[in-house]
Amino acid sequence: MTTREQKKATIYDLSVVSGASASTVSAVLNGTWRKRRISEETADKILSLAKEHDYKANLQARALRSSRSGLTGLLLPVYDNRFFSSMAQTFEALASKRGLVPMVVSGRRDPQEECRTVESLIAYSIDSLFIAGATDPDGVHDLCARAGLAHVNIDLPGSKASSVIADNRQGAVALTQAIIRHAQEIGPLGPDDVFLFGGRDDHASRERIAGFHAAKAAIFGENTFGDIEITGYSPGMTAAAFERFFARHRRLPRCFFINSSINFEGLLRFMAHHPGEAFGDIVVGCFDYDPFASFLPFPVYMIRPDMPAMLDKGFALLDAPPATPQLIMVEPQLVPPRTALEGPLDALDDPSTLSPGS
Amino acid sequence: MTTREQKKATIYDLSVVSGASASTVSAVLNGTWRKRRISEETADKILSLAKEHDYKANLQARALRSSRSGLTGLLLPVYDNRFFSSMAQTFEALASKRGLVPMVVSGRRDPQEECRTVESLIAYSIDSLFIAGATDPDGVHDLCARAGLAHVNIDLPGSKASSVIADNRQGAVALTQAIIRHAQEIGPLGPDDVFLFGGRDDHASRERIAGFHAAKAAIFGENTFGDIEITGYSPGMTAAAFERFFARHRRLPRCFFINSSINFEGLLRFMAHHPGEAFGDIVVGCFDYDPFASFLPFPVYMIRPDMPAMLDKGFALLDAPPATPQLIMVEPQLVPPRTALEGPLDALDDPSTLSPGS
DNA sequence: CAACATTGCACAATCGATGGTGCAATCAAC
DNA sequence: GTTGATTGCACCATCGATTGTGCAATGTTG
Repeated sequence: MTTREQKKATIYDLSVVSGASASTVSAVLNGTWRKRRISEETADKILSLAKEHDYKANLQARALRSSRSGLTGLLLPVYDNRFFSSMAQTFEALASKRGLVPMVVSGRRDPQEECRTVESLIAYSIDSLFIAGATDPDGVHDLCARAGLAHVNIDLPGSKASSVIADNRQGAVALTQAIIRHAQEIGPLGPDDVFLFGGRDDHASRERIAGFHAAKAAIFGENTFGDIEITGYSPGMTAAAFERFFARHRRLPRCFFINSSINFEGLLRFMAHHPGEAFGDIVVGCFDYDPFASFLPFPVYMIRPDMPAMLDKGFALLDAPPATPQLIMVEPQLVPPRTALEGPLDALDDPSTLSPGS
Repeated sequence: MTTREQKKATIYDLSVVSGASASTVSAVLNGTWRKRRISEETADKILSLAKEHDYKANLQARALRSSRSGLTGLLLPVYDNRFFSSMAQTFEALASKRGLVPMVVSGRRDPQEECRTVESLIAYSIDSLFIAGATDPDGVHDLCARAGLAHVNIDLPGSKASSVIADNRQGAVALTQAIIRHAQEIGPLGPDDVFLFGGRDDHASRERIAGFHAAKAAIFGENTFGDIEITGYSPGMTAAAFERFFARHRRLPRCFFINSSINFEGLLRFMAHHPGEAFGDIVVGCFDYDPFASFLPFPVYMIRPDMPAMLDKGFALLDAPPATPQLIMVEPQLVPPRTALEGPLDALDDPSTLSPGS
């Protein structure tokens, strides 16, 4: 293994060995050589020399000169969650299909962090940005606008840029209906048995809450109040909310809607602190998808957004920017209990499967 | 909102408005101005002008000139999994604490994809690379070595570069002991009741299998064979393995070890296809951590690696590269059933919690 | 006040690519 | 054989920063 840790070859190196000028080498290597009327012979020679010297373009230099970096960013609140990690996975696949290199970053649900993070992406001259679940989409928008950076909101809409979101209200209606019907089959159910936990003061939560209330009203024939508990996207705060409920009623609600899998983790923590209790009679809806949650010892209905469709529409918006900001809704999917859906990982064959183990 | 979409300010713009030269502006803005004997007065003026004009350095240009990009990469096999997404989350936090911008990418367990992906990182002149769960760590190492790129392996060791890994063998022993003891409390158990599913022909799997066999031998006093089923890291293949087992024995093993949460998803799929069956008497160990898995209707023991410790040691190795490749082991944690651990998200306060809902 | 040291900054090359422009050599046409 | 078109490429400025070097102005010393 001759570890020739030579400094990386540049077009100037190739220009020397090929006898052509640097601009000719550049044109050949970036594919514009026909337009520049470089002879096929010269091109072939340079290409083979490039292969021989393991030439790789310095993309920083290219980006600096051409002001197109080939980078596309995705701003997430957090990675550590099935919803966003699946978004990252799908984003990466779609980006590389388009010849772009993805930069995924997280803003940790902190408006200042979000802006700092986006600024660093801008400093690296990314070409486009997907904004997912930002606490302050319009603040991020302003940064992008100032930098002339194309961007779309994903999953959480902003008022100033185009957005692709799941149809939260319709999904919430479907989810609420599903859990109420399931609970009604177990036994009689009143509106006071149906609650919602989680969420914050953002568009998605508001829509879901509206859908939740609409579905309840349609089934029970009356509007209900005091049946939601806002906890933010925090497992700890959600667990505390369940503790409070439990302290007051000595049980959990028969039937409840949880705003996201992060909040769902709060339910799990609550349960971990009540090892003796049985929670076999509850019916839960979760506006999010985690395959493990589907197999818990009580029925869990979930909503899974159609991530490939959402991101595809996002890329389409960037390709052909509409004159005015568009709001595109994508139908999410209702996942009944005990269902293990396929995910982005299933696109990957694992070839090692064929090799013998130890 | 005066959307002044002016082209971004450069040191030349500031040089004009300040009356100083571009090199002076540069020195002031990158902090080397004392060394260059720029007067404090000049520095102050330039700094305030920079703020006024919202100057942000073009990091591509800086990287090109100084050949230090400020980027650090993390190569994952996949995002869509608690183990790796938690790694990404922690990595980002540690990187930004060090003033670096993280670039997280996935190689999808395909050696060619891995190399392509790493090549694109190299083309953007990243300063360092963390290689996690690469199918071919040494192939990636060669790419890095040729580019003179500092790198460490995380979680899966390579022979040619330093590695920080979980102590797989010790963890597997602890996990195997835990599930066998639990199953023994339910009823008498023989070595033929204890199986292992998942994994592939990599270092981690081999170590885990060795630990599994060692623990079994220690408890049952004999070596056992034919008790492992290699499935690769694929939910589908793992589900198929359970189907085969079930077809032969009309039940699942009383007690089994699953190599990762991805394989665990295979178990869930299997269960989804057997809705009538009860699997209440099984005891499962999973060499991975997913909070949801902990609350399934059968006991699940899990192993969680100490991600912050592992990544910290990784950064330390990059800061002070040892003369010869080191292998550093970090003890993982055994997580009993029905335990909801805190994760990286708990470091985030969710301030919106205080705001009223809709 | 001459000689020298120090202060404060400007100049210009450079990183590795891109792309507009210009020019010699070849070719075709009359 | 002159003119004009075409081919094939080289030259050079440029993107926005960093950094080694040089030099005038000021300060210090005797």
